Amino acid sequence: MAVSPERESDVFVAISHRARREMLDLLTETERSVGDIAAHFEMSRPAVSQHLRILLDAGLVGEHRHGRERRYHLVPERLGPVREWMAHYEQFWDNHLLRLQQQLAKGEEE
Amino acid sequence: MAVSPERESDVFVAISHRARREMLDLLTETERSVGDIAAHFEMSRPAVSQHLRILLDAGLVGEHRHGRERRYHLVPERLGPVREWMAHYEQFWDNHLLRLQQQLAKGEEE
DNA sequence: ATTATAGGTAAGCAATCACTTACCTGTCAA
DNA sequence: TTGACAGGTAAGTGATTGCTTACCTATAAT
Repeated sequence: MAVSPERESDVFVAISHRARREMLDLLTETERSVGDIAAHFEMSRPAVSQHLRILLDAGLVGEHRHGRERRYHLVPERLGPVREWMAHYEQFWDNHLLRLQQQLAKGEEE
Repeated sequence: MAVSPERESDVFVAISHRARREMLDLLTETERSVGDIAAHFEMSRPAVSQHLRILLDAGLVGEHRHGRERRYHLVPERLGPVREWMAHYEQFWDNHLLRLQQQLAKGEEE
């Protein structure tokens, strides 16, 4: 296996905090400096740094320095474990796309 | 709005613990008694009860009594907030189903 | 060189978590 | 009626969270 199950859990913990989800949401648009991100929250800048650290440890964001700034960017692939887990529950939605997928799969079998 | 944003967050917290995700997974098959659920875990039965309480408070499971048993069952709709949040990230997967959906949407527009 | 800016790290603290053991209530069985 | 069993609740505890203020380093601007 490529990724330890231990590590995957961290992703669920990382997204369990509203502020961290909002940080990820901000990064869907573009990469951002810490100051830019912090401006969207009430909490102190160190608190933002600490949240970013958790996202970084979970692999959900990456960082690169730009002068004296650090720009954070989204690493969406790391949401894979969440996506995979949620996929088990697709059966419970009346999802016309799922049915389409199943038909396609059947089509490929035959 | 039907559900307070406060409450939605609880769902993310509820699924942040591996054991609780596994409990939900068990309930995708069928409803189960606490003893049945507890048998799948190393932890004490009270610990299992406490996890079930968290899932119950989050609305992710429901309970009904059956003699001296309590059967827990999945309430998959409560995963909606997770599903909706994840939907923002669909754009980042090379998802042929998504493209299909977009084409369908386009088709409906015209 | 000096000063301002970006942002990480340390230490401290109250609140919450995850677990345990002990105990209690309600139901079924003899 | 007397156990046995299902399972929730209480209390206690160590670990972890989430935040703060204070401090430090590195880059940029004057």
